[in-house]
Amino acid sequence: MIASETNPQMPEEWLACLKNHGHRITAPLKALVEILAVSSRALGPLELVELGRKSCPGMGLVTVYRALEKMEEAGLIQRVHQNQNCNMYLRAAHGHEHLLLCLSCGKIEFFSGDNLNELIGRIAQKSGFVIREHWLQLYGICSDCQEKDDNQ
Amino acid sequence: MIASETNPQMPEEWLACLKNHGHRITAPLKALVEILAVSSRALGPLELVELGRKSCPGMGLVTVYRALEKMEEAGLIQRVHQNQNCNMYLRAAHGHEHLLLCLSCGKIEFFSGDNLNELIGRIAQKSGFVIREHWLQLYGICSDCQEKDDNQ
DNA sequence: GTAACTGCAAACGCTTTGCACCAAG
DNA sequence: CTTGGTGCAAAGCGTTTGCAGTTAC
Repeated sequence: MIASETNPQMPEEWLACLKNHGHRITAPLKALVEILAVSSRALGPLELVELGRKSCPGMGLVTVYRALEKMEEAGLIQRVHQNQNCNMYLRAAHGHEHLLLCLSCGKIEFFSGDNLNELIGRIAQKSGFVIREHWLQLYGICSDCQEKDDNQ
Repeated sequence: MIASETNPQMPEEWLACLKNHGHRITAPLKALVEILAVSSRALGPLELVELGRKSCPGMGLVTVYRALEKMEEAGLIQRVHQNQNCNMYLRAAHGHEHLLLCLSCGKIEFFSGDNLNELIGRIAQKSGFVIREHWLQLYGICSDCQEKDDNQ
C-alpha cells in the first residue's frame, strides 16, 4: 500500500491543528486546506489562488502566501524541490516517508521502507561527517502516464 | 576516498568543454570556471560576481547568469537544492555521485556507492511507476565544524 | 572582420510589506 | 469587542531582456 491514499478526514484535522497554533479559521484558509490536504500533486501559489477562488471567489494571492506560511510552520505542508520550480507545496511527509514523483503529470506518491543505515554509516566513516538527515526522491512515470504513452 | 578531492587540471578541461560547445573563452568566463571547478561549496550568483571580480574587476552580475547557463547546459555544473536557497551551483556529479552537505559551513562532498536497486524495484512494483532516476542527499556536520563546536 | 560576449539600464515576475476594512472568536 | 485576517496597491528583490560598445577567434 502506498501511503498517499487520501484520507477524507484530513482537512478537519488540519484546521484543528491550525487552530491549535493560534490561527483563526477563515474561509480562504479553509478552502486552501481542503485543496492541499488531498492533492496528489504539488501546487504553487498561482495554482492555489485559481483553485481556491472556485470555492472562495475574490481570494487574493497574498492570502495564499500567508496561508502557506502558516501551514508550513504548523508542519502540515512541505516545499517540494524539483528541477525547475521549488515553490510548490504538498502535504508534509508522515514519519519516514519519501517522495515518488511522476515526471510526466506531476503526480506524487509517498513511500517508506528505505533502509539507508548501512550506506549512511559507511559514508559517515569515510567522510568524517556526523549525518543528521537524508533526503531521497524517486522520479519516474506513473501507471496512468505509461498507458497514455502506449496509446500514442 | 571521497570523490570531491579537487583536480587541479579541471579548469582547463572545463574551458575546453565550453569551447567545444561553441562558446568563446573570455576573461569573465575563465574567472568563473576557475572558481566553480574547484569550489567545495555551492555558490550563488552574488557570491560568484564578488569572487569573480577579484581576478576580473568590473564583472557584471548578468555575465554570471549567462555563464551559469552555459556551464549548466554543458553539464559542468548543477543546481544544488537546499531548504532555503535553490539557486546555488556546484560542479556536476560524475557518474553516480550524490551530495553530502554540511549544515554548518555549507561544505559539500560527493559520495557514491549507494545501492538502491532493491528499494527502487520494490517501490516500482508497489506503485506501478517506471522509475527513471533517483535523488539522494545526506546532510550532516563536517569534521571541521565538529571540532569548532567542541572548542566552544 | 564578424559574431558572440560584455556591462549597463530597464523590464519583468514572484514575493513581501503597509494599510484600511472586515470578521472570527 | 478585540485582534488577527483579508484584499488591494505599492515596494522589494532576484532574474531576464534590449542594446550599443567590445573582443575572441
